[in-house]
Amino acid sequence: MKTVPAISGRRQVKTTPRKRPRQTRSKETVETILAATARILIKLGFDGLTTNAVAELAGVSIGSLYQYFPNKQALVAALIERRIDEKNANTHIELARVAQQPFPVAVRTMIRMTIDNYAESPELSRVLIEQVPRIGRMGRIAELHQGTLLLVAALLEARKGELAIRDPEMAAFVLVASIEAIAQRAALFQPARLTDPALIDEATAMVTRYLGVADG
Amino acid sequence: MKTVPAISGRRQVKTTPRKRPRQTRSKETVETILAATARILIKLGFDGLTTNAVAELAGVSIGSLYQYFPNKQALVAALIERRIDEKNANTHIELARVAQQPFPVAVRTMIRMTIDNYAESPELSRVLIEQVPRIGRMGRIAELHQGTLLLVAALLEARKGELAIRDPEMAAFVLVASIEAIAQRAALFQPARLTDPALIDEATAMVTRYLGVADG
Amino acid sequence: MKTVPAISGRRQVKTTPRKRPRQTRSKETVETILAATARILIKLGFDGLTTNAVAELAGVSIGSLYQYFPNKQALVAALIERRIDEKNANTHIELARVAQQPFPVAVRTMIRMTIDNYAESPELSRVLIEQVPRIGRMGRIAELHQGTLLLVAALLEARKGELAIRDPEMAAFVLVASIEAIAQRAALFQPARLTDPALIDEATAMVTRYLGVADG
Amino acid sequence: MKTVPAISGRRQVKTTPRKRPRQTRSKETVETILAATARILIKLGFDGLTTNAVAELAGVSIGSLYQYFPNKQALVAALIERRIDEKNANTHIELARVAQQPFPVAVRTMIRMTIDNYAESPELSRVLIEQVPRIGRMGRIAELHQGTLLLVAALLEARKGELAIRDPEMAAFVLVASIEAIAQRAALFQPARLTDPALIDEATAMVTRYLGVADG
DNA sequence: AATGAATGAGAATTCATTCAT
DNA sequence: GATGAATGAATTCTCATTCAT
Repeated sequence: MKTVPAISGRRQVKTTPRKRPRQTRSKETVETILAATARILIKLGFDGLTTNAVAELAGVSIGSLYQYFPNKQALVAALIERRIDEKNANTHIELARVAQQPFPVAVRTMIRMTIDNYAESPELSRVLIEQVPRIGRMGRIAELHQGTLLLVAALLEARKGELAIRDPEMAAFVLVASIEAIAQRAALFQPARLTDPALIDEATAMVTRYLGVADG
Repeated sequence: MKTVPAISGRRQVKTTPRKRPRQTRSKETVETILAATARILIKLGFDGLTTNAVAELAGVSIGSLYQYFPNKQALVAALIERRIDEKNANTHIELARVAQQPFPVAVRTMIRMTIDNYAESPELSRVLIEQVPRIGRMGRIAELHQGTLLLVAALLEARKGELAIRDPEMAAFVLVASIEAIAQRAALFQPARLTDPALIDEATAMVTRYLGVADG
Repeated sequence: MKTVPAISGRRQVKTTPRKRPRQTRSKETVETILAATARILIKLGFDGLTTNAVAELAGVSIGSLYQYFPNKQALVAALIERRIDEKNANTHIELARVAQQPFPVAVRTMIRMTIDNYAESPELSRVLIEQVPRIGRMGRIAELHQGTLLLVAALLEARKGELAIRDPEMAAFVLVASIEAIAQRAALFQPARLTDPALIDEATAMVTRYLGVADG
Repeated sequence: MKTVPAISGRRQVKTTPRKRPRQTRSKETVETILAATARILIKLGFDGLTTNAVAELAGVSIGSLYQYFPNKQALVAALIERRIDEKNANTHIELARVAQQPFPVAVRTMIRMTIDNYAESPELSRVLIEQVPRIGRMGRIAELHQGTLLLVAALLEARKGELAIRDPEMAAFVLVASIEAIAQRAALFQPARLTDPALIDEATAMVTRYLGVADG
């Protein structure tokens, strides 16, 4: 078997937006560009995403696109950032809202929210998830994950007395991973399940039994 | 706000290997090429993966590479196929092996196996997973998923009497998704957890309590 | 060996300023723009010189820049014209001043002046010299050269009796080229020499011996 | 007067050739590409020099061009390097050859050689000289200059007894600069002079009188 | 079978310049 | 007059793939 010499590291690209659009006109331009990016990403994937195609679909000159986005990856990065921020905000708000509710209700609410996050635009979700590593946004995802983890762990810790678990942090990891995955896999493989209430029931059952707070 | 017109569909590419290598030398060449592909994929991602780079790293002429692989995607496809087949085989073997064991033991075994699948070469796992949709192998993954699902559902169905669940198929979905995700997220975000027995304990606890077969 | 077919000629561009700035404010704007042009030219060369960069560095909108300069080359042309006019004026004035002086003194004075021309801002000198052909100002330089040549030739002709030369015009060519080059090469390769009086001594020695008017 | 903030440094570009052409075919390709580069450079200048134009004129695909030259500047750099090496070699050989000859003869020979260097292809000479700073080859020119300087200084030092000069190094500087400039300016402004023996006579007169070794 | 020179479609990106506000 | 958003022609350069040797 022939051997294989060493190779150098992975290039990453600056993806910070070029200038904040000030006037209404430019804000519209940016929105249109991102909308076109999303549409092409869904239909053709990252390989089919060309800046020229985006500009054309957006009805904007290629120059205008580059006025606001320094390169192709910045387009996708912007979409990802938005999505991350949205999910993050949703999670924080919802967690705060259910903090005092009875566990079965709280769990069901969080699961429903997670599923809804994917149900809204599963296509875009999927595509953006795929692009995350390539755009160098794994770090942001990890942060998001870690943030959620801490919140959930704190919540479990606070009401540990009611629960059957020993290590809230480990439990939080297991729970967050499971719930996210159930929503994600449904979106990926069986979109029909996303609207089936039985899925929520079943996931809730798993979590509540695990925590020792099941209804029945 | 400007509107956005329609666009056409996604191209896919034939990725079946060109010829089966019969001689030892050819097999070696193919192996070297795939090894180089894996290394570049890990270090540089799909964007850094160029057929010329693969050929050079493999110490093979570009012409030879094309003798065995009709195009770039075929390289990645080959790696993915291998990985899928491996995982598939592992899962089937292990499931058969634990079919008669007490549930707590069976569950723990399957979880350990899943985690081990990722622990072995998490880098390559991750990269290949990322490439799946692009290479048009989502179908294969879905098949794999579906196959596992059926097996697990059948197993749950067969021993339904011992279990606290109603719908074995839905339960299988929830379980498979959760266990896979726990392993995958650990590999992605907290590799240290992959070797922490407590993770297996906790995941096992969740599953057994859910199924109503917990030890304690 | 493959052969090589014919190609068409070089484009040139109008570089006459758009309007004479009359008000003080406009004059200031023009000055600021030219100062920015010079700075960028020095730091980044002509390739780094973009009209947008000039405008930004000058703190002026790109639109305003185009109010005063019809295109990019006009910016550089303006700097070159200024520099040429300055050098031209200096040379004429100084030549008139030394016309009646003893040759050794006159020669030394002209050499010093030439060197001083470069010592003042060698960086800008160099960059502008480089740009001359591109901006289509070789003609102006040739004129300048020719003008100086004629003046010097006339001066040599007028006092031919004191001199060891036959052909004043040819001598003028040789002298002007040499003196300019000594200053220019010092600026380019050995800036320290620009302030070394020994350089002036040596150059003066060469010229006066050549002319047969050396002191010693 | 508005003030002007700081800006960052000058980018330079790697210009080392990509791969040595091994086969005869590729050597021919490289030669054809460089010939085309020279022709376009002469006719259109660096701004008119596009890689596509070069490839087309050379009758070679753009891809082939990039196989051997990593970028546009590398094309020019290659031409410059060749020219520098040529001049350098000529100078060394000729200086060695005249080292023992009587000064008037030696001086005349060196001046003729210098002029011939430019007379051969004055157009290309001029264009390449212009491109030197942009291509980042000033360093190489300075080296060349310095090398010649040392050789000439050594020669003057060795035969100092015959000469009217005190500081051989300073004299060398003055001489090298003057002779180069006479040839260069003739090429630039008065190409007709390049073939006029009187120019060589006059330059020789200047140098020999300066050194105190004039014939008459 | 192997080689590697050659190909060229196609993509990203820049920047001089215009013009609506 | 000034502003700066928008334009788009023009260029550089890559890389999958072919094919003569």
